[in-house]
Amino acid sequence: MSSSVETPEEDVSVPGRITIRDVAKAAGVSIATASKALNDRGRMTPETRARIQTAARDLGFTPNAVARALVSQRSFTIGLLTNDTYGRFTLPVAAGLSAALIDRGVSVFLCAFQDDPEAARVNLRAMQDKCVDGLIIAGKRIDRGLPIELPRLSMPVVHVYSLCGDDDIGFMPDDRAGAALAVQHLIGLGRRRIAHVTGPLAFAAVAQRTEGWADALKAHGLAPFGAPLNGTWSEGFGYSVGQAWAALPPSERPDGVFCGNDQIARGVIDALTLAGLNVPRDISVVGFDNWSVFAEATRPPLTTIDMNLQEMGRQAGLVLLDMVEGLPVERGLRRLPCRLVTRQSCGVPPPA
Amino acid sequence: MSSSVETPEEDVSVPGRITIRDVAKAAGVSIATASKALNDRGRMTPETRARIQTAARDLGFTPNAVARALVSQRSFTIGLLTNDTYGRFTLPVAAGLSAALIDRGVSVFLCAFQDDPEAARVNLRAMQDKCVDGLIIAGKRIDRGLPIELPRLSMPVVHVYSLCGDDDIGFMPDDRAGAALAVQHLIGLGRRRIAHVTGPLAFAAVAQRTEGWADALKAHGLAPFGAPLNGTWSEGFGYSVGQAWAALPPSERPDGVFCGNDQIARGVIDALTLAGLNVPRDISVVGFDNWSVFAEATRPPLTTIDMNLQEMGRQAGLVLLDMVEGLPVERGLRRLPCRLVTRQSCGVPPPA
DNA sequence: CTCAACTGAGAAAACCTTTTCCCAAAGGGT
DNA sequence: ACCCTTTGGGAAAAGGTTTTCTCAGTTGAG
Repeated sequence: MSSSVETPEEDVSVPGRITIRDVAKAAGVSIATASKALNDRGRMTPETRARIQTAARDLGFTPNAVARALVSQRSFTIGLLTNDTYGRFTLPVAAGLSAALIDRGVSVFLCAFQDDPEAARVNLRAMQDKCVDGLIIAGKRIDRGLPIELPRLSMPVVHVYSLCGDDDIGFMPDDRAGAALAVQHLIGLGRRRIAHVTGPLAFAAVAQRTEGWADALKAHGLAPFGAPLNGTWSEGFGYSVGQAWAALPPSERPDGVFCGNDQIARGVIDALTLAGLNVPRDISVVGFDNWSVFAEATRPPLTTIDMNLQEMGRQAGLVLLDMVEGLPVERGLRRLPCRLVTRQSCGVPPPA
Repeated sequence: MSSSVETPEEDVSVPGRITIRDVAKAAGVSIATASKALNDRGRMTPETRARIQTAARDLGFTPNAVARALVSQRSFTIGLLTNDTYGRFTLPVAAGLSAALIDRGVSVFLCAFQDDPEAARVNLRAMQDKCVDGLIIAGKRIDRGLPIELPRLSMPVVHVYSLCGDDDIGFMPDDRAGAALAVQHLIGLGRRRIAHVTGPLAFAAVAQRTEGWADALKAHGLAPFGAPLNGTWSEGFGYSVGQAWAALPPSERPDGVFCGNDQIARGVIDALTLAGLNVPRDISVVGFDNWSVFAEATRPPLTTIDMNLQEMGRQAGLVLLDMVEGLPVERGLRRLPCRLVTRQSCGVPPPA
């Protein structure tokens, strides 16, 4: 035993972190055996294993994730890269993701950046340097990618609510079916003159939701009430549409509206209400997003479509994990179903 | 040269990551020298240093952050632990934090959990295992801590928008001064009968904002217009207050209102507007939070107080970094000034 | 010319864990 | 009794970087 290195008998002085060395010494075994015992690997008598595990527990040993990452080439960390600084889409996704992965010992690195490509590059680089095992790319619209090139990115990637090529793996809400759900609800309540007020044509989501609106009407033999009205995704736009309707004679107004998002829906309702009309008596309104801070605060509270973003995050996390572990994963886009959340902006829900 | 280990002359086969070994070999120096050259440490001829740096650039070398963390005992990662899953407070803070730290090579681990202490424990443990250099504890109210014990936490901690003991280091907005700013603005516009509608008494922020309201009135020799009205932090509460006011004769109504948050302000404005009153002509309204999705969508757009949460995140990050680097840091709470954002809910701003 | 001081650069330990051998002892069959 | 197999456990390398020594060579002064 050389005196320079091997005199750790009495090193009570340094209260630093407890390592597997300490566990091994306490249990009277070698480091290798300790490692195997703690990871349920290798062969040894049950007694030895138990002794080591007890020692680890008594000492409060937790393996150093950094050292483990260095040797295993896995950091048990995944990155979530997004340009949705507002968090409207990303936060629910992140919540589902974290919840799904934390049990498996995987943490999530969230990087939100403004749409500056340079910031994107820096953050992506940081993640690569830190050896994240995989990447979730999350956006705020389904027809745009992030301003980064992932050319020869050596790690698996899953796209969520963001553009996704045919060879990629991605998750999106089934906007079309979700929209149809909303319109079916209106029809089920007896509405027949169903309009559609939504966002800019440039958004793919707009086209898909409009298709869903048309689908549901057609399935029930109804004609669209006018052409879809496209504007901005804002309360202001909904408000102006509501004002215009309020100025018309009742026979020229819709009796049901499917709005492309909750903000537009709220604008419509506010304008109608201010003009003396009653929602839902005169017109039923359905939104899209189920952004609770809007949907619940609207008077009356908004019936709307929920995209199940949290579930989307959960599934994306599980698929990414499979990829990290080398399991085969089918490429392509997965569309997750949406869900109708009934509040009071449409009237009484139909009897079950 | 033993043949088993040292035959990396022709290892073009494995396209794996470029390490400092490769750089050293390319530059014809030892690993140690390469490391020193790349970190601007040690002594060597400028030519050697330049040669190594050029080689590193040509090869596209980036140091492996995991290996570096293992040896330096610093991960260049800080954790942001929060129970604000909605992100109203945490996202701006995180944005400021990230922006401030990314230049210094430090990334941010965001962990948001519901108020379940078990989840908190698991996430905290994960951060410890991953050797984050420091922790930001962010909450959603200033008078509550997170449901975790940080007893002998071996890393530095900074609290942001969350309870902070005398020996801790924390950041909060100066609610009192911010509230006074709002009321001064109303007074400057000629308002004299200034009411206050705000959240539940149980929140410390409510008391502080109420004090600011009283401060500013007193400084101008004005009496409070009635007692502060306490309710929930919701549009619904503001709406009911607005309805009540609208039913009163003008002489018994306030001519200016300072609201405890933007949602209450919006509720007040909506109710007044629906009752046929005009904001700001009949009553000026100021909010608090500058939650843009509310403030901008209100009709008229809301003049409100911004807590500068992003700046708070920035400063918290810089202080935490100082602590990580062992610099002396003054303990205690720092209150950051708020800022008035003028929109159209108060009328014309006073001439400068 | 000698010695000290300095200079540039490399060898090796250290960070902590996992994993691949390898070895000694014990057990079993003939 | 001998050999082979199994068993339990350990030694050592590997992962990529930083850092501390150490050392050979060079320079300058006396």
